[in-house]
Amino acid sequence: MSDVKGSAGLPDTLVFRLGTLGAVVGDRFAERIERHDLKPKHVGLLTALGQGSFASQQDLAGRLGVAPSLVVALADHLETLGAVRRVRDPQDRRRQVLTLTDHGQELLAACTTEARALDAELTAHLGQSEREALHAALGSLAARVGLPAG
Amino acid sequence: MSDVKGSAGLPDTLVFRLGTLGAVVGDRFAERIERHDLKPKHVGLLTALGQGSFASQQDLAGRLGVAPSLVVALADHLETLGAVRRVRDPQDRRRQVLTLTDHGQELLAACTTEARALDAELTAHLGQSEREALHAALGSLAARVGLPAG
DNA sequence: TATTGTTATACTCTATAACTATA
DNA sequence: TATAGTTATAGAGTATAACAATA
Repeated sequence: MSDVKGSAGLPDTLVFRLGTLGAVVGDRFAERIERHDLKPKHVGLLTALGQGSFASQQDLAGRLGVAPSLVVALADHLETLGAVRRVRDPQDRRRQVLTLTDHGQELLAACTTEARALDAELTAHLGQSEREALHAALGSLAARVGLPAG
Repeated sequence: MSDVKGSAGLPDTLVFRLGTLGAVVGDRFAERIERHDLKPKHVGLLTALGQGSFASQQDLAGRLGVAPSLVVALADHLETLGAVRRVRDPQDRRRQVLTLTDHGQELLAACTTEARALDAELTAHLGQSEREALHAALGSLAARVGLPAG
């Protein structure tokens, strides 16, 4: 409408929409998990651990796409909360294997509940078929950019 | 599949997908506009100006959802590049009105081209109807969280 | 006195690089 | 010598608060 050039302007692109929505939705999610003393990156780490175990923290860093030193900081915090445990790999005592504790699983479940509630808020105005199409399309995009499958 | 609890795990939620996709896609976009010496926030400012003018930098800060001091920093950089001009409002000499220069319009157009190219890459595996459904759904979500319409 | 833009300051996040322990 | 984890350091990004000019 406001574009005189006859084709989609920047705000109509997927890139712009995903970027802005990601930021806004991420902030809202951050607010909701604040009471658990968690930030989105912590939840990302918990999620990865919930999907399977990793040989080392460096493995995990690769999966999360962050520097190994950041995994240390995240794991430190999660360990303080009692959400993860570090156990030395007896095969190679340089390695620390991270595992979710029961409390960690509870936290992960609580964050999942928050995310679902936010999902419901965001899509309350959409019909069931639209919701499903959106879900499928985003899953497909995520796979395309190499993000771990849900 | 990997979820034993019988309902969608965190990685399957919209919130998680939008957050991770937003980050990844944002990074890719950032790489592409780096050669113009721009970052996503600069493009957000240019985009806002491209959609209409704002009474003051504080207006702009509200629209972008950032602190006024950040608008100063962004505008400083854009002014150095010759993309925007600051002109004092003669009605109220405290106000600086930002306007896009011709070069600013060119930069905005170049960034739009980059975004469209990225869009095409991301959705190359989707059919036309899927692409349209995705576009519509994201636009609808954006409106729902109060983001400026495209 | 209130408001706009700016500057100064500080804090958060994250990466790079140096260091320690183990291999 | 090479690798995993950690610690130390530094840089980017952004917000808060003080300041100057104008109303």
